[in-house]
Amino acid sequence: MNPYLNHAKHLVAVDCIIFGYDLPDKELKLLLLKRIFEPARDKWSLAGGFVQADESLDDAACRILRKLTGLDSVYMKQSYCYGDVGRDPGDRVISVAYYALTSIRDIDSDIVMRNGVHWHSVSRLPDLIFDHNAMVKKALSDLQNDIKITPAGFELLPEKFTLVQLEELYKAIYQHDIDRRNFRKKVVALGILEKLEEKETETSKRGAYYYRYNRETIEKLKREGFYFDLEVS
Amino acid sequence: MNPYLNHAKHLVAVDCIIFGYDLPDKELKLLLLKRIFEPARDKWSLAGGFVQADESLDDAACRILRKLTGLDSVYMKQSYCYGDVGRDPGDRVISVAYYALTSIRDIDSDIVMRNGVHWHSVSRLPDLIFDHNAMVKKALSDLQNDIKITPAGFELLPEKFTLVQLEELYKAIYQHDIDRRNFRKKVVALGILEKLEEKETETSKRGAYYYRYNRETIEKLKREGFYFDLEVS
DNA sequence: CCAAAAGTGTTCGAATTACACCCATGA
DNA sequence: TCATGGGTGTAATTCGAACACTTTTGG
Repeated sequence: MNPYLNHAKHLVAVDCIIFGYDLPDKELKLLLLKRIFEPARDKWSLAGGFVQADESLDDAACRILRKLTGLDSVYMKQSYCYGDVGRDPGDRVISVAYYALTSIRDIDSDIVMRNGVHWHSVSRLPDLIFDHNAMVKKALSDLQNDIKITPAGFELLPEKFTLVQLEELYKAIYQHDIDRRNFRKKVVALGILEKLEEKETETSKRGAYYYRYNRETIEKLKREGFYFDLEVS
Repeated sequence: MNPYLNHAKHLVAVDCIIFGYDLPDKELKLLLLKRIFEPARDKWSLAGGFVQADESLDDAACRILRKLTGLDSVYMKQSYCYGDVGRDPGDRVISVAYYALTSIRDIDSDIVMRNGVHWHSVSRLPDLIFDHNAMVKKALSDLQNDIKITPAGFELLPEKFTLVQLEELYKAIYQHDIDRRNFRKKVVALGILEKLEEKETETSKRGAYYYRYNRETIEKLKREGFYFDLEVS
């Protein structure tokens, strides 16, 4: 007898918590879309989709993200698997949550329009369907922890950024103020930032130096067991 | 049209990484069982089972643990969801890994016998089926992180334990030595331990005081936003 | 010259580390 | 009395937190 027979099979979905950082607004945002079918039609929802037969969970997450944003190769990470029986009133669905980090301006605005999606500030989220609010809460907490020990936060910024922008990003993610001087000391001490000649002069007369971070250096350090530490108060 | 139709359904399993602490041996152990069906018959495997139609993931994990150990209400935590297409050669199975913490002597040895299970030292594990070695590795890493910020480690000890035993436990989990004096200072400073009159006199002539920890105190502190910190070097 | 944002150092206290000797007891 | 394991304290250092003024420049 085949031990794989006679067991229930389940719909398995992937839901993506897509974080984007709005540089001008200095706000961490979330890409949401209006659900176009019942149950809960017209309520806000995370981007989700069902896992296909020949597709890994990671692949499914990438596919869903690509379909909605046009983006490939963004930072993605599995957050948690949600499997309560009644969590989706439409049917029993087990859902694996992934979170993605992207800079908002990376997203093709045509695609954004066409899918009826919208960026919402994480600090003023609407009610989402099912357990999606809990998913966001957990993913944000994961993100807050991840950026302490990996350079994931940088994924939310464009290639070139100023230290002020980096600081504002961390404030937006932690949702509290941080000390500018201590933050700069710590982030510079990491040794992964490269100061450019160029300045950003839109937001101030004086201008702020652009920095970029070197992915190769980071990869090298990670291979050497480098422990990134950017805990902030 | 029903949006839930026409999607692939999947076998979903739960695999339990059951950690136990062997007090006399001072070793962190893992409950493994010999697989009794193909594929990979007779290879060592984690305790697993399929999620039923009317059962949450957490419930499935509890059921599997109970069946194998007779234990209810042990510390369990979801670790990660594994969903690569070819991970189980028998069929496409998506597997949610949970880890459990228990003191070895809590387990009904009849049940252990009957199920042909065996405790293995985590530092000398055999080859496991499929991706189970990776699951263990990830779960151990999760555990190492968890015991820094929650009192989960205590779940691996009996009700009464000595500070020496607690220290040996942490050594076994981190798989490196720690400084006895610094560890004791830190763990006592947490204020969650109660020193008993009684001494443990089996292993030394002098005897070591038993301690126990007060679950109620911990619950209260957790509600107050208490941050347990037992990072050790 | 002034408003607005960028940039910079120091001091203090707390926490972590490193480290070695005395104690109690049963055999 | 001695071998065995239990128990303790201190000094040095590092790390994190708090805190305010100077610089630049365009308008």
